Amino acid sequence: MNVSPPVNLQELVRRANALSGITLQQLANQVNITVPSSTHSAKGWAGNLLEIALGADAKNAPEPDFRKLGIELKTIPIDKNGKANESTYICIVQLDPGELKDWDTSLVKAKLNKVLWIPIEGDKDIPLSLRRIGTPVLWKPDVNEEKQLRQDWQELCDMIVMGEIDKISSSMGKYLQIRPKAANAKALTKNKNQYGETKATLPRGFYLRATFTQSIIGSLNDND
DNA sequence: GCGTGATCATAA
DNA sequence: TTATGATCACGC
Repeated sequence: MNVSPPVNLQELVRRANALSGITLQQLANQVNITVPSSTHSAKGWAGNLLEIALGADAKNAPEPDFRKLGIELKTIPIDKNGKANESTYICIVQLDPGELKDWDTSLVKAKLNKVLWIPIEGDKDIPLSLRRIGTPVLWKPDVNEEKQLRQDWQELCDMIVMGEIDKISSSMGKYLQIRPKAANAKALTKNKNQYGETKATLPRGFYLRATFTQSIIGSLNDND
């Protein structure tokens, strides 16, 4: 089955709302895909499934999933209280000072300009096939959120430009953090500093902290 | 190896 | 229990 990209925002939201409440098995049936027995060796499976079902067209390009609409799709695992289980990967950390100059042209801002969050039950005691898709949340950073994101981004990028990437810790940044993003800890990529010197380092990615994404999607149930 | 989709596993 | 650091799968 091949789902065409939604023609506009309304269409996308309508499609996403139509999935609210159904299980991953039901959605997989709709697009003729087999549900893996667990996420252990299929970590991005649910995210890919939603991309296919909603007609995302950016594939693995470093752009928002719905190119024409400028909207990024993110699934987010939540526990039984509606709380975010995990941090959220945003994009690769570029390691050339030329690409780290300006927040307004950054990959992070492009990806987070507008995000359609789709919560999915993520408790490990629920079989993958029975996990339900939640109510989508269309989000755009407000003035204060963007200010903090920009500040985190600037602080981290400044360090990279200064050639201090190896001093960056995941504990840095209020909303944004930088963590490894690679096949394994031995993977290497090139990092250029402000003087044009190049050295090999572990590839990393930008992530949103779970505490921040939690504030975006809100809590379905504060009891328990 | 790069960049997408993320979650796993264990130290603290 | 939680967050950091590590890892899995895929297309190209």
